[in-house]
Amino acid sequence: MSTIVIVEDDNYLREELKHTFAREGYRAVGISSFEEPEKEILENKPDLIVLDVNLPGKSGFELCKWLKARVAVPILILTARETLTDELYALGLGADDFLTKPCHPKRLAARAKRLLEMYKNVRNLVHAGDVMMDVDTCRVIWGKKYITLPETEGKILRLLMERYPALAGKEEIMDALWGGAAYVDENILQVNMARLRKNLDSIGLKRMVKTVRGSGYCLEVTEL
Amino acid sequence: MSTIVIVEDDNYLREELKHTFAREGYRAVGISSFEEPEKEILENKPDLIVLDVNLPGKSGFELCKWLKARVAVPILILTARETLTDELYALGLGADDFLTKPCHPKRLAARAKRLLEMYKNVRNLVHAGDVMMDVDTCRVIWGKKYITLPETEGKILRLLMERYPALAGKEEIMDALWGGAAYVDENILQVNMARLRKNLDSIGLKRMVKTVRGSGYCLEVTEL
DNA sequence: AAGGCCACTTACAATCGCTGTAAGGTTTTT
DNA sequence: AAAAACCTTACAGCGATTGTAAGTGGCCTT
Repeated sequence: MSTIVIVEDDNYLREELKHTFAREGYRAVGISSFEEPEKEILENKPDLIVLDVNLPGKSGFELCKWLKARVAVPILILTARETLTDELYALGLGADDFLTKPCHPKRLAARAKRLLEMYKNVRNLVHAGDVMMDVDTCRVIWGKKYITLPETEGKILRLLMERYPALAGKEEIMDALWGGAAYVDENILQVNMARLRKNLDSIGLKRMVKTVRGSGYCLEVTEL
Repeated sequence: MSTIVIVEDDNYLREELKHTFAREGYRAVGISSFEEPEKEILENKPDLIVLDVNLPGKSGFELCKWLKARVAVPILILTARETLTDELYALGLGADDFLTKPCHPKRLAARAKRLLEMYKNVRNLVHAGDVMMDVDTCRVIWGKKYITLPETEGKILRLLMERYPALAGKEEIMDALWGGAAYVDENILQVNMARLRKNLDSIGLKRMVKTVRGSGYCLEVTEL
């Protein structure tokens, strides 16, 4: 069952939206806190986010931009102001659809359904800056170049990307990949790091994996 | 450069649309024959299709359905009739957006751009009925199950899917895979067919590849 | 400046999946 | 029943992947 997260400060409208989506068979979750909505949104593992523009704290536009930079989830913007500039702005930020209130529930539901269907076929991507990786296939894409990594290296890079721009500890990686350092050679990480670096080099991503002496590794992506 | 194919019978509007998109840096192609537009549309390798509803021959709706069943290209429906039923119907058929004429060029361009961006991250899929295959990775998806095929089998299945529901000739497959039967063992096809069948079996797709004695193979998908 | 720690590099071998070949069996057609 | 078409199984070569091993180089502390 798909989860739809609704970010709307008007209580009445929020409940109505929840009902609309619940009736269509979705798990509809409303966001209640608007101080730091990002966290609550992501915790609910949304398959679709319905976003109001006028919010108490951060605007819907800002939220949209922030979310799109991190997760590959469709975002539907819902607003009371029907202006072309707003729509162009929203679409430019990466919003997937832009509807104006009042919106017929059936239209809303149909648009939402369409987005969910589309995103089912979207690659499961993680990214750090402009570098993306398809989690399922370990294909790293950077501009027009790409390379498919072996599974082990893919797992490592995924971890690094998920932590980006922070670092991933050695322990953490060892745990995630080999269940701790108990039964494998201790330099296994270094070897695989070298392999990963070599592969990234081959598509021009030199110096992307940085060593943090004594603790672990992190990514450093030069923005285009 | 992305190609946008415009299917619109009104000459004046078609040229205008072509201009709009050309100005944005796309290759804009107009369709002129409406007897069998499918062929002309596909020949142009569209990255996006803009579809009018009222056409001389087949309706835009029919075209949309037909196209969506074959290729993974975004379709934007453009119509003069602004009715909710039409919109719901179009979205239900798999249309990705639905705009009404007259439509501001900037809005149209922004929506088109969004769709193109979205579909960049969409897996390159071919399908036969409910069975899909990611062309890049040879991953076959059926409902919740999937399997990744080896390259050779993937190529064969792709060919079969592209021909579906028609058949693919033995010669044709031999040519596509091994450049004819000259330098390979003659039963190579049979062996790989067996392997393919076995792999498809493993996710429940039994009896999907049918032998057509004397000519080739074809797919037979039991619709869900 | 020297020793020790940490990280890197290179080489190697085991394993596994993919692929084409070969040989023999089964089904269908005439 | 014989021939043609198709299927099945086994096998071996090849390449990619992965962990191990051993040696090298750089950085930090004393």
